[in-house]
Amino acid sequence: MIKGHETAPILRVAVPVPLYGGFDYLDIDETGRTPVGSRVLVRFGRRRLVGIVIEHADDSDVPAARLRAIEKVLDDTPVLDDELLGLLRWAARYYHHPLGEALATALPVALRRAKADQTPHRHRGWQQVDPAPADEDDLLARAPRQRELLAAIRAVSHPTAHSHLLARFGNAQAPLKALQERGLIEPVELPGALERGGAGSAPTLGAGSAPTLGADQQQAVDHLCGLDAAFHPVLLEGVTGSGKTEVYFRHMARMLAAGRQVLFLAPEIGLTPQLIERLRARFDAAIGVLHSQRSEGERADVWRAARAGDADIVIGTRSAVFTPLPRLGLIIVDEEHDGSYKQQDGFRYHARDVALRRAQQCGVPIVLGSATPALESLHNANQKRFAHLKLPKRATGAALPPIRVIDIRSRPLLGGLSDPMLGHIERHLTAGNQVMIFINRRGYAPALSCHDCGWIAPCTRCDAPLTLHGGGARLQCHHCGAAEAAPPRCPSCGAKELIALGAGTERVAGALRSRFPDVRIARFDRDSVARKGRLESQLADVASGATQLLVGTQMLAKGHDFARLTCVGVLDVDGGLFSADFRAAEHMAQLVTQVAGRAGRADLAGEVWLQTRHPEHPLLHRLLAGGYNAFASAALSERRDAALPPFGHLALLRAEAHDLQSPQEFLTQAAATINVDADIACWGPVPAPMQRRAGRYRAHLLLHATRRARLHPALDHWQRVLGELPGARRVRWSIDVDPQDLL
DNA sequence: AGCACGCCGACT
DNA sequence: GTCGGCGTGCTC
Repeated sequence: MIKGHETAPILRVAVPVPLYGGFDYLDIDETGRTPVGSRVLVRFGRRRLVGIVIEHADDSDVPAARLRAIEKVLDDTPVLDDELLGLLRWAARYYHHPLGEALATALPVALRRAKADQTPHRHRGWQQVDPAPADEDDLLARAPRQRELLAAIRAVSHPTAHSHLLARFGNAQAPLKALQERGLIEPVELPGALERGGAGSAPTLGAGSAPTLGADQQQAVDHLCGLDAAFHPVLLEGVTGSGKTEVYFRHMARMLAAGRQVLFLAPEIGLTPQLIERLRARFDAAIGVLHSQRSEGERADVWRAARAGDADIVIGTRSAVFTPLPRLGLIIVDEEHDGSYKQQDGFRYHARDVALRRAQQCGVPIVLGSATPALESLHNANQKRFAHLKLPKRATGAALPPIRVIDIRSRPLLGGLSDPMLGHIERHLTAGNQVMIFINRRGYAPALSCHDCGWIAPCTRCDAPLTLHGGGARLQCHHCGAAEAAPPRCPSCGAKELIALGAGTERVAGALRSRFPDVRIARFDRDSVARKGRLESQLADVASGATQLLVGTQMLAKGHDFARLTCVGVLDVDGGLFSADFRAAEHMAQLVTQVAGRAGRADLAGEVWLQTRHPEHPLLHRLLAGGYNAFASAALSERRDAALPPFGHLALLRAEAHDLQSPQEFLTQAAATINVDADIACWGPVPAPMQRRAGRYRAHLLLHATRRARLHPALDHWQRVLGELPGARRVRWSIDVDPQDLL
């Protein structure tokens, strides 16, 4: 073939701006082409931005005179391989988000900056000194924390990462230094961000200390191990304590032995040190951990190690779904129903759904695990799109506790607690057992009100009351973060009697303290465990039995098993029954089922009590009578009747502005561009349930399609025209595909 | 989103 | 007379 004309070396580059489509640049590579997936530094208008090469082109629609050359290629090897770039292109299209921003979201923060430096960070670690000094016991007699740390360091034969110790023990700086000075441990430099699991014992993958399986577990493992290396989506529905993790581990061991990488996703709250510890203890493999407390340098190092194929297992939260894994063989999504898998701003992807797409694209099996699967996943299983494996029994043989209600209509509440609830608590405490009280509100009370005129302390920037904190001394907005001191008298009428309305964790804990003064009580919410290591030490006190009574928010619902916990109380289920959000009942049922899973053991029967003003509510009734499965089938038929997900398909167009009218005007214009028919409808525009938040007025337009195939063309159309609407400049707008909540 | 350009009000 | 408000246009 004869070259008819000179072909210009043109690169299509995605830059992190809210503009759809790529931008063309001239390549500066003399010898070949800068590979697709590379990071490049480009001039963009007057700015310099880090973009990603997404395509090679031979010519451009842009006049040659206006094309600029890229300034610099930032990496020797592309940061994104074809597989990951393909996944992100799909995700950007599916979620109707500009590709450049989607790519930037997927990259570790350190790689979003224009630094070519790729040398891995140095990682500090500790190892024990051999031989230990003879007077060790005397040295550490009065230093329990040092003993604890030393034991952890000695538990494994290889050095322990400093960051790992901090994540597990909180601020361990001082005791580590003391141990070093006493000649018991010494600092070492670790090669990378990966942790080596496997206690240094046999190199057999996954063989070490594997517990024997129950019949259901064995069946699930047999099914999973019988799958060939292809896309096989599996929903693993296992009640709390049924040993889901052991089933994952068996499947993982097989994949690791075959030389494949495993991606393990967990919600932030489920990615506990215990889980990571179990992984480390079990697998003699290189493990990359991506949790929120990791530094950006460490995250970038895990990313690079995964891309190089050095990491065998990558475990992380939502964004870990975008880790490059050239040998990917298996994806596990633990607690797949968890709402934290959906990103709630910017690039609003759902990590579970992206993971499904990724597994399909790579042709690998994927396991979605939960005790309370999302209705979407149950529907997929019912439709035979997913295999459905069940672990209906607890591994210990313990029965699931009965769940019963306390009708609190016309009953006085003491700090949110009814008399019967206090009676149950007392009964279990007296028996020497532990009790957990669950309330989905942090702070002292959700509002401060004037007893005389009814005034309620409002946030100045949001349409919401301020929450009382600090025993009633401070006011705080849970939506915008504003904080102030509680006023001494009513600003509206001057009356001195201001009263706290309702109860949060702080008030409940206080009421329990005065009722049970001799019982040790621990509070678990974002405020009380904010300090690093505090959560771990509080949990340790529960595990040792020192703490008998636990009060907390949903962070108590998952992951931790306490030997003597026999009674769980849920104080506010009604919020889930009457919310504007169509998923509220589903979340309530998941929460109740999850917390119920905390109670009782083989030898100690447990019970669960729910306070409600609506004991006859049909969905609550189904949940109590038939468990989560009965609830789910009732909820699914309600969804079918209302054509809501998974039977209908939704996208939300959000708009916000500093003034009241602009969002409404823009959304009205947007609605007018859709040709409504039997299969596709626009609902709204309507003001958001909380119209003003952080000083911005917000409104929504809901797009509803009976078939998925009709939703996306309509969104493609919106993507093209919305920016051109006259009202678009006056608002901040975004498209949310498969919105998690309509708030 | 940024960042510039451009045309109308209250200040040294 | 200038500093600065935010409307409008553009980014290969």
